[in-house]
Amino acid sequence: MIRLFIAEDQRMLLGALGSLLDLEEDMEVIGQALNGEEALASILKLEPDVCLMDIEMPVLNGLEVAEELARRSASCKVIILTTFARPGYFERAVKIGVHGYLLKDGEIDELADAIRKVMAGKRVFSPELTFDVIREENPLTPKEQEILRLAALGKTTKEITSELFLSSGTVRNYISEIIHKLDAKNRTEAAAIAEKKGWI
Amino acid sequence: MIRLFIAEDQRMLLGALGSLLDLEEDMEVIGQALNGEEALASILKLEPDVCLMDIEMPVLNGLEVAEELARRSASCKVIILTTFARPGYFERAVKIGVHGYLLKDGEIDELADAIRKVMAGKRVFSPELTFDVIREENPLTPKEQEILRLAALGKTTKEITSELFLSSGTVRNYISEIIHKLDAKNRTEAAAIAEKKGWI
DNA sequence: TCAGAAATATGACTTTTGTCACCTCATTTT
DNA sequence: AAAATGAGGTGACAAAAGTCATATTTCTGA
Repeated sequence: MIRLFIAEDQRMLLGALGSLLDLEEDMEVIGQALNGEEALASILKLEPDVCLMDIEMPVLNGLEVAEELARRSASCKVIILTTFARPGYFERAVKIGVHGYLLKDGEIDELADAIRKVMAGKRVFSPELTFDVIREENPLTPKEQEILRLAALGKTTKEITSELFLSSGTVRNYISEIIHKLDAKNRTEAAAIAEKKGWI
Repeated sequence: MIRLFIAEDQRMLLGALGSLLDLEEDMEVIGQALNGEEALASILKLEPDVCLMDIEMPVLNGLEVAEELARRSASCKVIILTTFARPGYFERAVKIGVHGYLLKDGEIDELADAIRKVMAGKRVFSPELTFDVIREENPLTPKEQEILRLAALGKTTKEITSELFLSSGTVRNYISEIIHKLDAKNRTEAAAIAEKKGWI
């Protein structure tokens, strides 16, 4: 019997996946969570065999949970299940060493198979991810990401200045560099590009 | 037997909902679609009793499909099923006269009940929507929305000018007005606000 | 048909952005 | 210890963005 845990913040999908996987002969859903914090706590306590993990969840995101599980060398195998084929996410997931990375755009039938494969020690990745532009690395440094995140919210140079304790010249230099790296025309376009790629 | 149609662009959720609802004694899923165009065509052909409709789908979005069904006075009752509690969406859905508006954040068990209620002639709305800030109207005119959509992509005033055949002064006036209406500091913040509210 | 909205445009002006060359001061590398 | 690296900073300049008062031109309802 494969003991499953599911962490997913969209209640309806969580419920649906739970019910369906529970119908499989060889699987049992032993726990569910709607956010990363709950998920982390429950997984450490319940020690499931496999955990399906969404990325974009409140409090702690799925990658952060996976990271923490790895740090504590938990035995639970993690399969990331997300809507987004964002380069940044996939890159990070691979670095963390997750056992699977599937897109919610895949067939539901493939999910049970993937879980069995992972239990058998294999790793499974959505074919969409294996080749493709998806493997682009995030060209922004952490500082640049932080600045662009603020700029994306419409904060002015001056506001960014006082949040990060930098001079306005420095902030403008950073933004100029970001614009170059992303091949954008201005901070707004840079933000749109980075958001689409999952880089901020 | 309630004959159901489901339109949802996230394949996994589509599959999961389909399987689960098909298990209900009194329901039968007679068709599914991954985008609005397919959905519209199939619904007109199959004439289901109730149709579950996601909003954000490729080609035609769910609200557009619902609008077209209403225009052709199709008998199919529409239940909008979406992630987003965006004021603009809900407002539009009510105007179109849909029979239900549920959030994907609701329990899956409520879904089958909602479908039965709609079949019985009732209308069902997620409780989250009934009160709340959700009812804020979109303060932007269609032209303003169009301009802000372009600005949100990082297009410059000059680029917007040549896409919409307006003078640069006019575009700047529009943006100035948008910034006022949304109580923002600049076009980027205006875009962030409008995106969050579902206004563009 | 006439008054009043909309939609579009101008121009003058201030502020904010973006660019670039160059500077300072620690921390590493070699 | 000298050189390289990297985070942070200056200042000057041009280009873009934002503000506002004031047109002009359609439309449109009474």
